Amino acid sequence: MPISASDRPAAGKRPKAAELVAAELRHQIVTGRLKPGDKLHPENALQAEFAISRPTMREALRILESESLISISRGKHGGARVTAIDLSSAASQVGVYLQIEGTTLQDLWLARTIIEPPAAGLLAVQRNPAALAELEANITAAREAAQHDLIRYADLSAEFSMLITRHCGNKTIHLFASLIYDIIRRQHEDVTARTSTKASVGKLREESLRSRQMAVDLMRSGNPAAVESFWRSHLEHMRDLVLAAYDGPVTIAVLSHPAGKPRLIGNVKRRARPAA
Amino acid sequence: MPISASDRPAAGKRPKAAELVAAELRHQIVTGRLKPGDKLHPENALQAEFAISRPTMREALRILESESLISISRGKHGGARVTAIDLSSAASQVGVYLQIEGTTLQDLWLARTIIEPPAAGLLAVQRNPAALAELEANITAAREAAQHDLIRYADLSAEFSMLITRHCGNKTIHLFASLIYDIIRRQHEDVTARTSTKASVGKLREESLRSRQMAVDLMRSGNPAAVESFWRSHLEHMRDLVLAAYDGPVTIAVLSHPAGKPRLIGNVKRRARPAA
DNA sequence: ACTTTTTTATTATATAACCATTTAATCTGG
DNA sequence: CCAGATTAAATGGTTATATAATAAAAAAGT
Repeated sequence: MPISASDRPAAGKRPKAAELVAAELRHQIVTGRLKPGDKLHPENALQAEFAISRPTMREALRILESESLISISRGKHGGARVTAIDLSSAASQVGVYLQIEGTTLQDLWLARTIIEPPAAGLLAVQRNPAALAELEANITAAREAAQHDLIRYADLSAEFSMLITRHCGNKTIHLFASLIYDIIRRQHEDVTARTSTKASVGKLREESLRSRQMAVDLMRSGNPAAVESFWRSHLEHMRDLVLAAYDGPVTIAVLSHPAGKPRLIGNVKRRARPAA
Repeated sequence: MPISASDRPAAGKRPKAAELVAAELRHQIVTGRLKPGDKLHPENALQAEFAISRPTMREALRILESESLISISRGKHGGARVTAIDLSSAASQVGVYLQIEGTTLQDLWLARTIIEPPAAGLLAVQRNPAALAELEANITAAREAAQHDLIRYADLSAEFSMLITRHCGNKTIHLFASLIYDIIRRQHEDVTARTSTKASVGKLREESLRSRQMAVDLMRSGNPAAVESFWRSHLEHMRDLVLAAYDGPVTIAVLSHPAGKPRLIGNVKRRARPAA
């Protein structure tokens, strides 16, 4: 029972001023009253609006900034701006949770093989021409990139999976797939800096490209079950290849180095006061 | 392409002192150097350690608090403590993202019917006696609660699904299922305050209890495919019943009321400065 | 002896005033 | 007409000080 999510509201809880302000602004953002690109009032104006002091206001802004709902810039026309929606914050939170729980890379890949195939199946149900065209465009681009730009090839390969879940018609599934992929990607670029595992990867790329084309063909033919099971096999195959590069279970480590371990953050040189 | 998660590190970026401190402490927490229950040093000690000022230190603490990694209490032996792991923060971030994207309740339920059945299937693969016993204990408790405590019955019903994903052996899947359920629950208690939809819910409860028992029996018999498809039917049935209570698509609204809309947070009564 | 109340040290919360830094617009000189 | 210095507006950060809350310890009452 203790694992349960965000238990009851915890009833009597001292709401802190900064959190209240952050909640209010967050509400205005998520309900659309503040749209991406909008500039918030400058700090002193916000202070006045909420009748709080500057440090408190800055705590509130820092919270929203850490949620990547706003981004703050300095300078004459600086200030807090509502950022375009992105899931980096959600990915961080999920990553932290999974890391504390000791989740392994294997675990993530298994989840991926569970989630992605049904999404592929949904594409076969809809048979949205635009989506299928986009998938095929990705394949041809990847086929070309495989000849001369392997980084771009890798990016396009990742993009292919994201295209599947993005067009499957379910936002939640797409979000989850994105989260999984985001964490897997960070993990890989942390451990092996995108080094092609071995030789004979050329054959592997060809095989992978053929599988993608096959999947699109099956989608076009409108057989969800076939698409789903085919794509599951493909993912399981890829998973085994990737995981074979590691010895045993690998627990993920999303937050490897805060910033090169600078023990002291502030400059200890107290301001020298240059003595006018 | 613009949907992609947390793009490249954004290269040249001014790290703020508060964020650096928060990152450092967060790192110590997720890597286990600080365990749940541990007390952080008092504010002034932390200031000294990181060589920053009080407001900046407080900004950092506020960030970590908003991520529910620490909880701060006042009083003689108060201070910042590392909190037990919980996913409320991840749920909030995911909820905010989905709300901004205009996700509907239907979307969430569909995702649930995609994710949960494979988890049930995994239970049939493992046939872990302890897990199955826990599921049956939940059923008998729910059967009893159905007679005299409907709130407890509802909680146990929710718990049953969480037990499935918790014991399926995949932490990621369990997390996602928990997130979905957390948002669905918040949404329901926001719209209909857990009012039993109609009459004849007694029959519905019986039917639901039978389905759960049936699922456990299938798990015990060790037929993953059967469990998976049976549980999918059950969930789709439940989904249709629940969604029938709404007219059309319902976009979720996780952050309905920040705190009763108190426009001004601070007391405007500037301290009267009693004039020594 | 044990419970209840009061005190008190410790800690967080919040405000005010201040200086430093960054950035873009504007003014100036060639 | 353009390049560089100036300036204005904004955030980043510090110090100092005052207030509120709370848990533990001490004191009082039964």
